Amino acid sequence: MAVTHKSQKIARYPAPAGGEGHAVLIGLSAAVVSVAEERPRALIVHRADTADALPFGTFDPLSHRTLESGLRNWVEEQTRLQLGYVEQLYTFGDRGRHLTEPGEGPRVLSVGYLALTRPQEGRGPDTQWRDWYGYFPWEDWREQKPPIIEALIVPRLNLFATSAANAELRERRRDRARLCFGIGGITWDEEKVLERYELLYEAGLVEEAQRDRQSAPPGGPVPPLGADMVFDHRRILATAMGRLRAKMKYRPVVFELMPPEFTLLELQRTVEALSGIRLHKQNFRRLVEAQGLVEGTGRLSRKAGGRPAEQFRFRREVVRERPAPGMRLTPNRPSR
Amino acid sequence: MAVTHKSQKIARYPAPAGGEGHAVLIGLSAAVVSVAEERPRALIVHRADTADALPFGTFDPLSHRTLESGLRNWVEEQTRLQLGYVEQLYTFGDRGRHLTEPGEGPRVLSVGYLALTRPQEGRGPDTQWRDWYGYFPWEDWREQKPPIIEALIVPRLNLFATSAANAELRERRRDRARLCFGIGGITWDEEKVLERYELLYEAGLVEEAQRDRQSAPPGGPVPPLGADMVFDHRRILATAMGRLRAKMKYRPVVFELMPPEFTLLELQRTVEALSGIRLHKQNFRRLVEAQGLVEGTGRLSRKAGGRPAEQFRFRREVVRERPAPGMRLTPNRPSR
DNA sequence: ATATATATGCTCACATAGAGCATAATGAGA
DNA sequence: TCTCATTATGCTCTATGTGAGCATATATAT
Repeated sequence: MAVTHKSQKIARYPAPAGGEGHAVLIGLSAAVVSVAEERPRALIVHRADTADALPFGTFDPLSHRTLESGLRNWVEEQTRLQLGYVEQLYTFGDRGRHLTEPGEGPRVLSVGYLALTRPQEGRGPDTQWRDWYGYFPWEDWREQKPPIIEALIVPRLNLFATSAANAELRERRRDRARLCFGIGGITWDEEKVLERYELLYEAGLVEEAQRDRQSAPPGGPVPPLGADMVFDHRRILATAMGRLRAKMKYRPVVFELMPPEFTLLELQRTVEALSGIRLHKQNFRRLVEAQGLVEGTGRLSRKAGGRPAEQFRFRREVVRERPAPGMRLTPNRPSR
Repeated sequence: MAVTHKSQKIARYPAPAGGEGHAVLIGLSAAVVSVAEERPRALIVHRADTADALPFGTFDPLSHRTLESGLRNWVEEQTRLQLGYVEQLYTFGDRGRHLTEPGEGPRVLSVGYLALTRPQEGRGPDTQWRDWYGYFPWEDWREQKPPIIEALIVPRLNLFATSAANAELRERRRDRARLCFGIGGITWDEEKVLERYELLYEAGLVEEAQRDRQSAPPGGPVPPLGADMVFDHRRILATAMGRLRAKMKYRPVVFELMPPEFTLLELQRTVEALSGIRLHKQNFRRLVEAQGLVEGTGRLSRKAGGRPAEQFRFRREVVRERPAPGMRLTPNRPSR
């Protein structure tokens, strides 16, 4: 039976002004994340003489049916790792923003992805798991407020604000610094990973900025502020961290990183590792159990000293019962 | 002063296997949204004989410095409209997913954007504001549950589930239908706009699916389920709606759509129009005021009959005070 | 036995959310 | 002028959720 179309004439994509499209390469990069030993790790491809890289490749319009399948191909080839959960993050395309050398090679767009996997799975040559806080040392507030913030970041951001051309811009920069780094009464928002990285980039405080602009920030060169990465990979990793930290709160994505059975403390440590903040133990378990995210297995774990903990498993059914199951994070701020 | 780089050797983007990249066009499309007379509207470009389109164009690597500036150029040229708030949504690239005819023309990636603007601003030729519920009639729950859901969508989704090849797939399809359309005790989640559209697409119930697959859905051809659009534009609009409905709750984006002064009821009507659900009036104002999102101007409005309402304005400072100001929506379900 | 861990149960104060009643201030007719 | 209908706004009451911390239980290591 024939189907009638309201529009018989199918619209065509117009070619851009300058003819049939100057060459554009599409980069596909993945922040592949895992948590082991209470550290969130990203899968890093390291080759001699270059900075660290995320697994990446270019989109091939002939062999890749979708962007995501292209990405999976590249990552699996480079890392010998089967990806489970994969989510598109953002497409970056700014000229001169650590993609290629100015005036060299074709224009590159970069599509960033987040992938989650359980620890200990196989790895390819040149790949290794690296603690993501090595790239973002200001993001880990579990033990204490990272000293680098007061010691280096805040004064440099002040210089950056002061160096602004006019009063309005100066104010805006101050505001951004306050909001991003929780200065002056503002509470730390662990989700703003990308905003913080972008601010540091604009202030010229991360190495990539100097690579792109060839000029030193106000106040002169800085000691390295976290390890840098090739291209825009640190930007993509920042996007991934922010997205994951936010998403954990309303979707049960953490369980992609957990083994089939785990104790509630192990779960909590994983969440803490990712979010970079400490949580209140009793309230955490109350929350997780009340939301129906987990169910006890009856079995006990005695990996840690002390009273053995019950083991739990993820209740896949939640997804079918409640529209947005996740875990709200409740930071632990003791009165003293 | 020279800056030392850890990596002197800059990594290069590898060309894809098949040589220096087969032609890929980058489409840039924007869902430009506005609210007038309690209806959310998208800016539509309509040309004779084709279905409706969003303003769009292709990315030009030579003249466009960023993806967003390319988008702004195209939209402003086509609609004579200055865009304010613009946000990238998603990059689609599935082969055969209403981008080009199979086997024809270059491969197209499509980057979708959301833009917000106040009503009544100038328009170009062939463009007009259209109620977005014309494309998604099942999304407007303000007056009542849209009858089309029970009358058409639910039975057809049942057929779609039944026609599955095996029991597991059947169950998954049923679950998706239940979650998406709030069947059987599950409450309607107004944010799942894209999920619903994708389900209808997979079930073959929206026109685009037939365009792409050239086959009728289980149960035979369907009467039109909302107006269709060219390419993947309805998919982009669905993404925009979902994103906006979600974002309203934690960022003060609604104010991009409001005039400088407004009454609280006008604000509420705008939020309701976008979210497609009715809110509890007293609680809405309590929330908005408690969050410090608005401040009274002292002036009164008597546009509506009844007691005159105070006019309010958006307090831009909130953004600087609280990390994530927004509006939680409190649906109104009276007991009787 | 004692110290030290961790697990788990429970409480209490306080904030927020959902519902609805009551009152205030208008303009439009009767 | 009085009575409605209509919108605005104030306030209450209850249920639920959240932040913090005390208390107890059950391990292992001396």
